[in-house]
Amino acid sequence: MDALDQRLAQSAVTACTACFGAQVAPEQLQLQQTRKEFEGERTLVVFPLTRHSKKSPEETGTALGEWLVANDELVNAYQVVKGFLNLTIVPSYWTEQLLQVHDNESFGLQIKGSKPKVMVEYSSPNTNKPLHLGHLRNNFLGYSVARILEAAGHEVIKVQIINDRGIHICKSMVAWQKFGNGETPDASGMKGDKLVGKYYVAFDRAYKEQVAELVAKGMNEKDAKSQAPILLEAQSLLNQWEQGDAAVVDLWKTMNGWVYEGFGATYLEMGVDFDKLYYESDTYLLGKNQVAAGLESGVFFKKEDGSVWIDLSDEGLDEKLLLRKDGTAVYMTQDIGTAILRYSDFPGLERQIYTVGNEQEYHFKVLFTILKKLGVKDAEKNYHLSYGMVELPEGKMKSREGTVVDADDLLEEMAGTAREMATELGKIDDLTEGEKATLFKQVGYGALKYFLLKVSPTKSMMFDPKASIDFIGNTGPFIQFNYVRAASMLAKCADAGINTTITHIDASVWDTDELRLIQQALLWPSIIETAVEQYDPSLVANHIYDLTKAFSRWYQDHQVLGEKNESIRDARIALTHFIAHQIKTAMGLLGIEMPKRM
RNA sequence: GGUUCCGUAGCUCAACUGGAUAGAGCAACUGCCUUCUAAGCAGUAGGUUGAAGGUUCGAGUCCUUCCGGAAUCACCA
Repeated sequence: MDALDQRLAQSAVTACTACFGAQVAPEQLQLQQTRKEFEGERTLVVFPLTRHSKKSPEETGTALGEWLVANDELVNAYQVVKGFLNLTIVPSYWTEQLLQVHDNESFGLQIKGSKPKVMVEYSSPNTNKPLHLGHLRNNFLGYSVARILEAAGHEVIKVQIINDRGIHICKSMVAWQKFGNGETPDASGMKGDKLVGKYYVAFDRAYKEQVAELVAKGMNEKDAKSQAPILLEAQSLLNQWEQGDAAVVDLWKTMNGWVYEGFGATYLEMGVDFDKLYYESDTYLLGKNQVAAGLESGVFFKKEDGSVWIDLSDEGLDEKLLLRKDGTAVYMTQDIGTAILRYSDFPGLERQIYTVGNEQEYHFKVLFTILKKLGVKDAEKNYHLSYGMVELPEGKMKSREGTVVDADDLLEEMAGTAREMATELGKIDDLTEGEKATLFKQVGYGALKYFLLKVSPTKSMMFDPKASIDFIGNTGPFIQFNYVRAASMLAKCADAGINTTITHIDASVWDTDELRLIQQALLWPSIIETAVEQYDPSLVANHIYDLTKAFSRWYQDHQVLGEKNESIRDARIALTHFIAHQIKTAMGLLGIEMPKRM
């Protein structure tokens, strides 16, 4: 609810008292934008008020409308359609609003640090496989939510936890030892994460062969799977790693180093970054103290075999293991420890937001409940930013079936498509190769980011690799294109010697489309507010598309440079400024850059 | 089987959290570049919101029961 709505709600409350002698709380009033097929800008839904007025919806609306026009100078006219009271606001109101904010690039944004410190975790890959399409959705989503929280005034710490430890990385290590012949990223020219991924696949192949062999020799499948020699080797590597065997730790460091270098290159392309990295190898032993403390306070209990559990049946959840009978930690133990560590790493941290796929909803429900039971302050404010899978036409991505969409490949393809498209249109032939390369990435990656972010996070979404991502219609490039047009038009005005700093706007120049466009753009602060509340960048994406679409329509039949009437021209310059700023800001919150030309 | 989520135009997605005649894009068809960038604009066509009940002034949205799909219910991470 913006300032205007609040003002109108107040007036309506007074009107209810004046007309019907009824006390109505402002929250009970429903104000909304008037649908475009009706006259007016704001609509008061009068159905809920009929029990106060004891009159029909039409009579109620008419009475309130009469009163508002007579007593609120912002209300110009009214119209009652069924149970809806449509109010027309005086044009000077919109004009003043526009004049105030049109040149303010941070319109709708709050001062950084005016809201509590929060942490956003995203990405958090395993170090045995390269990043894929699912990671792209995760990273763009997490990064965008972080940007949006920042825009709303929060101090945001972006982190990821890197799963660098465990049997999975040992598998790659074994395979590299056996089949690698000392291959390195430098020597082979292969990206580090790809190289390690290659040996992970090699492991899997060798493992399957061995299992098949054992089965052929008469062993049952279950035993074969647990006794294949190469798996035993990997397990022995894990043991040696845990005991700190120098050679093993060394190899582990080397191979993880390759992966980090590869990931780093991909993050750079993606345009995401992190303020702090957590490594599972540092944190996997954490949490045991918390378990001990919880045992003491009676939050947890110990079974006869020595394993430690928590009973969450009073919360509608099950019993959950926290420590194995041999005293070793599980995933949950580690997450408890890491969560608590982060509170102490960042004093004043209000909450943590975990960008993790929806298959882990149960895990996070349990984690937050445990934190609450352990007495962590504001534990219930933590949030699992859960998102749906990116599905392919043939179903889920499966590395074994080779249907994984590799992040690097997809990014490259997007830039390539942008190149083809731009070359065909031939509008940027005079740019240098370097400028072109930047442009193709801005446009191509913009298309990809917008594609992944315009969908509500909670929903699973479809990606068809054969039908490449669009650059036309409801897409990132469409929005970029309109920004470029607007910016270019403003530049031409300046070149023509027109003063583009607007200090006065005549309220009588607008047509109804323009008034509507101004109102739509003025919604921006409330869009950010809702996007923050719901951790949902798609609201930003959809708003800015709708606004851009409306702008594009307006652009088509409103001249600026050629407009002889200076009052009209200046008003249009201010409007264009306002919308261009907003497009740039909103797209920035999605991690999408604006090109200068396209 | 228990729990959670989902089902909207041929396809991909919206719908201000219960409001008015359910909207965009893609694909198809028609027009519009001598005019600030046509990656654009205007138009045509496309819907029993999975089904059936219920709640109320009013339901894509809420409740119930079905049908169909996904995830989860590990001493994996």
